[in-house]
Amino acid sequence: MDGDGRGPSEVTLEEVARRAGVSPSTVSRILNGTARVRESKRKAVERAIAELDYHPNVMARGLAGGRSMSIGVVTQDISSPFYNETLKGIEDSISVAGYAPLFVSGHWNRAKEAERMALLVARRVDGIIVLTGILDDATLLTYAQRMPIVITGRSLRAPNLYSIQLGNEQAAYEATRHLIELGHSRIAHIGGPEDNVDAQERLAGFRRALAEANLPMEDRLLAVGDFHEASGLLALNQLLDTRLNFTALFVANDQMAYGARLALYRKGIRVPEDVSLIGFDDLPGSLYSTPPLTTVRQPVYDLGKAAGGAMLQLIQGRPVSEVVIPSLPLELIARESTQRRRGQSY
Amino acid sequence: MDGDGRGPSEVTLEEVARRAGVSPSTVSRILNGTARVRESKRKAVERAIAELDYHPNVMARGLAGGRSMSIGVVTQDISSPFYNETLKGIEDSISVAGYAPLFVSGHWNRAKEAERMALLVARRVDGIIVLTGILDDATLLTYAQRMPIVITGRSLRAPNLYSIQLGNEQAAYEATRHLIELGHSRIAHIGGPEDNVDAQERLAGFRRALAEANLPMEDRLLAVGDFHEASGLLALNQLLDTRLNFTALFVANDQMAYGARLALYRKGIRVPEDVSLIGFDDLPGSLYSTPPLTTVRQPVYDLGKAAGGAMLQLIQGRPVSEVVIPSLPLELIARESTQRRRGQSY
DNA sequence: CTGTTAGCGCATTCAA
DNA sequence: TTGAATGCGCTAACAG
Repeated sequence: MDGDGRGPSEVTLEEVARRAGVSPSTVSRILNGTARVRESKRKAVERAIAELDYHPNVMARGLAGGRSMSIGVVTQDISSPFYNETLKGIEDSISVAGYAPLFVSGHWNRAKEAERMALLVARRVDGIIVLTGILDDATLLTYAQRMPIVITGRSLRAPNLYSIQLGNEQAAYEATRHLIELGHSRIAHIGGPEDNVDAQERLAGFRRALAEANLPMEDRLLAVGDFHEASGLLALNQLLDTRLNFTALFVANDQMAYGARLALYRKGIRVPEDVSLIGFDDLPGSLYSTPPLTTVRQPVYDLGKAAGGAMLQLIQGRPVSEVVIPSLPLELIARESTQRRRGQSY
Repeated sequence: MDGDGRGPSEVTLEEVARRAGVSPSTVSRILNGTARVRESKRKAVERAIAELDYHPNVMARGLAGGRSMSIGVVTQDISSPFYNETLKGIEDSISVAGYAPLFVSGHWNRAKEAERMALLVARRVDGIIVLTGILDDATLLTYAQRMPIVITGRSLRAPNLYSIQLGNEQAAYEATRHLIELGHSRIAHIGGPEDNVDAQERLAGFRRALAEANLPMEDRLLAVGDFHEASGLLALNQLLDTRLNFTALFVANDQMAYGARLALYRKGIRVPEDVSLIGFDDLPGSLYSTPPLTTVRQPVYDLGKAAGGAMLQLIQGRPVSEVVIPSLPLELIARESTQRRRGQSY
């Protein structure tokens, strides 16, 4: 009743050995470059591999060698446009070394995130990359005792762990400066969740720029969202309700900026003529929003590459200090949603 | 020099057995529900598992049982916003059965796609879900001889294969009808790659609606893109160059519609006052574009769920005919980028 | 119902 | 250099 012929059973290393007239261990050595082998045998084995179309069984290899050749990647939301390029960067960097990524998402839920981490451990991944997780530092440190960990958006230090920081605060500062230099003095901000590190840093950068320019920081011009579009729309309406006439708006991420932009459109407020709008992330869609959104570019692909590269180093047992990550600069991308303030200068 | 203490070595099934005072096989049986076990022993084992915080080694299990408990998912572009929800749907549906997805992307390249499929085979995935792949039918059929295959956007029939179709043609027809009913008679179309099945079907639906309404089909009003934003922008400029004054535009996917919308904005052509714009997919961002984009909603999440569910059935050896997939209707979402045609009625 | 015995396919000793 | 032997952790017959 069940499965009929599951097709030709897989070719095994042993068959390759037999065909090449050598022992299984020799084949294994050639496969892994574990030892020098006579050229003639290597050739014979390589031919046998090609003829049989042999592919090593990753699970058997993992069982025997204690490594699964896969590395776990924890995101909050696998379907967030923000993480996509990063995932691609990770995939690109680790796949050249024969590793495959195992993506799981925590859905912004601490318990779920812990559960997904456990799943990765059960699968014996050789390391875990955590993209701005919400697990506490202590838990992460515990994990780092068992396997290499690479984490973004946090600055932890431990033997088996590497953290990659992005200059959120500085970039937010520059974004705000951009607005100030355009002559805006009443600037509103839509921030991310208050317990989110990225959001906190961006808010801090915003505050610093304002303070430095001696501009008042009005709490009522501060709204909070959850990094999704809908919350940006809501937040903007809230801001409008204050009837404090701001002429510029700095939003903590592009998705919320889209929501805010729609709210503005609905009210007939023009961008950038009436209010200048600046986001954060530079999602692929931001170049194509109307008008194209001024924003801060996060080097998301490079971030993924860097994380994958660091993981590979860690797996090889290199100490953290040797792990060299090229600096990942955030960059202000001035497009058409911001412009010089018009009208009376205050 | 290399790895220092990799932490406490993993607890094994054998340790659990010892602790619970039973044999390993009994533990295995309890874990897999393979046979009835005396209640007292079950309890003892469950306690031991909890106390030891035991997690089965997936690789060992896979090696022994011949199943890896993971299923491969092939997409063209893991970073495409279109696939995201689908991936989530797949993850949700298969994870409840203990399976984990292995995502790989073919990057719209036949050779690469074949290579990724090979990687999945090497990892001994228990089945492969192909989201609108570009591999030819014959190759897929060959794969289906070795393992269950679920594929979208194609209608193949084979014992170990299930294909899920979405009504692209019909939906495109309805989208075009929508435009016609609004009084538009000169409608342009930006299609996807000519060798892409989805693109072909959408074009066919477009043509059918036009023919049915006795509207002329002008080839110069047909442009082609690659499903990405930039190509939409280019295509629209091409269309404009014809100086054929169309009043409505049907684009084969939302991403290209974004590009077209920007091109329109650049030329000062208003949406929807001057031209009505309709896309296809209903990406998350389409609700927040300005104006919100009229489009065809693809049930992407449900598609993923259905694909995952079908895969589970196939793995259990159920014949295809028993695989019941709820129908997945495409749906026209009328928003604000389309409106009744103004001016002289032609 | 439950314990014992064999492998699953490969990496890795240990000898030769 | 290379082959033979052993075991990774677990499932699946096979006997009780």
